[in-house]
Amino acid sequence: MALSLYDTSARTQREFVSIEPGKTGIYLCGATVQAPPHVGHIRSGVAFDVLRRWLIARGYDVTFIRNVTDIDDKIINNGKAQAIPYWLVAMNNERAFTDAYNVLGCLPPTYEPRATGHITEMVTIMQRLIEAGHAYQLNGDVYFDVKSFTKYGNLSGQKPDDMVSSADSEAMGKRDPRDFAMWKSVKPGEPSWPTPFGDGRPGWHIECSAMAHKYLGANFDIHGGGLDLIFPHHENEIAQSQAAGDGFANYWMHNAWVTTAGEKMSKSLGNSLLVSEVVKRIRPVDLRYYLVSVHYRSMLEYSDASVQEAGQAFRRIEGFIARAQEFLGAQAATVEELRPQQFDDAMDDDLSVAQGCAVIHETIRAGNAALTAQNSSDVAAAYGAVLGMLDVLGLHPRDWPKSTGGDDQTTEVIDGLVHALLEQRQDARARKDFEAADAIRDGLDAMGIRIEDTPQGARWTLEQ
RNA sequence: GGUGGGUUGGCCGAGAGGCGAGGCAAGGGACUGCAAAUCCCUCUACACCGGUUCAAAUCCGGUACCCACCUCCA
Repeated sequence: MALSLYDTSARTQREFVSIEPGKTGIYLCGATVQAPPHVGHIRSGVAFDVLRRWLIARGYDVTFIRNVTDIDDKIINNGKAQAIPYWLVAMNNERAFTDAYNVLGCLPPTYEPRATGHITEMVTIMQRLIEAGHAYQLNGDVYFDVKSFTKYGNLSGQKPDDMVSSADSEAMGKRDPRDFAMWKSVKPGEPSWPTPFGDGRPGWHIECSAMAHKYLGANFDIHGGGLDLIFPHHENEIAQSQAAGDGFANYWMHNAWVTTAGEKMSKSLGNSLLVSEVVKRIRPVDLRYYLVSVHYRSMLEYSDASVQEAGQAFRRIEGFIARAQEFLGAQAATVEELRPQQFDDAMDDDLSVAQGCAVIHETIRAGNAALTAQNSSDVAAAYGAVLGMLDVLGLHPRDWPKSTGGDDQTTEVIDGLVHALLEQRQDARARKDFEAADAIRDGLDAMGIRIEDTPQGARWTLEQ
């Protein structure tokens, strides 16, 4: 089965064929760094991280560009409100985004360009557009002439004439209310850059056209982002880039958003859903498993309870891995990570991760049974398969240090103490003093240390 | 007004004409001194009304409710 991906512009799934065999370029609209990220923002990062990992698994050399838009109205206004420069607002939030991507195990992008570093490239595009008659200057602003681009509205399926005009569309002198500003003339107290059109700053949209061109070329494979970017952001990017003569993106992919209480998660919801906060009450790996296990185009109704339930399922996976490692011993390190065909087929089908997870769980059931039967070749096969699949989802245990709550040294000390107690308990059990044995177990349990008896002796784990 | 999406069992979530994904929870069983873990079994579904078909959760028509985009948004 060949990889096929849902292409928003085609409104259907299409077989993925890269421009250059064995290589592919992805441009992901990253953050407009006006506030720290909440769970919804990071879903996008995680979804496209899985896409990237899958392309890598399929043998592609992936160039992954994720931009940072570090200049816009809100960033400037937030700076004014906090009495700090706009660039500090941008920097602080960019760091918060980086932390969030890292804590959730997203691979760092190949390159992460910032809008303000690409004014020159923006000017070039705008000049090309003006020369081609697709843009015009007006009072120091530069507008894109929507009517001059007949394909305007194709991506979002909007007919320009049916669109509700924005409130300020009666604005002075624009040729059409839908014409959008690529360049905004300088206002007092606001940052600006000198250009042939006068001092000013970029509008929204133009930075992505400029940066995608610079790092991926005039024509590249995949452009991604959240559903809500389809219009106007991506529609406008297409208009700018294609009117300027670029082929631009061959595939458009959009992730659905995260909702809370049935509504889209927005920046006004307060702090409790900031990634930095959520991660204090939920293991990051559980959050990643939760975000990853739902198809990227399905809406995700967020609640802590749902994540915890997902975490329960993930713990089953972790439990198997731990037991398999214990059982296999040194052999574990040499097991080949071979993914089941069913899993690959699911991923090839527009990244059907939910089905992939079903394969993981089925493999684990077989692995657990093999463990009970002490069948080491079957255990090894299941273990390798599970690791291979987890790797594609960015959930490989090697990337997630065990959260035992301490460093190795502390863990060693705890291990020693727990084992001393377990020996006492074993003595009590041997003389059938179950009351004493259970008292030890209950005592450990109260401290968050879970005891499981196995044929090889008792095993302890920290409650998570 | 225009456009797009959704409604699946106690819950989370796949699927997209015919063998009931998977997980969580629940109940029963095996194992265990007991527990835990594990395995086996069981239960509960496709918003509503019509239609097409030998066969519909899946296709067609309609209804209801929900959400989003068209203004900043992952």
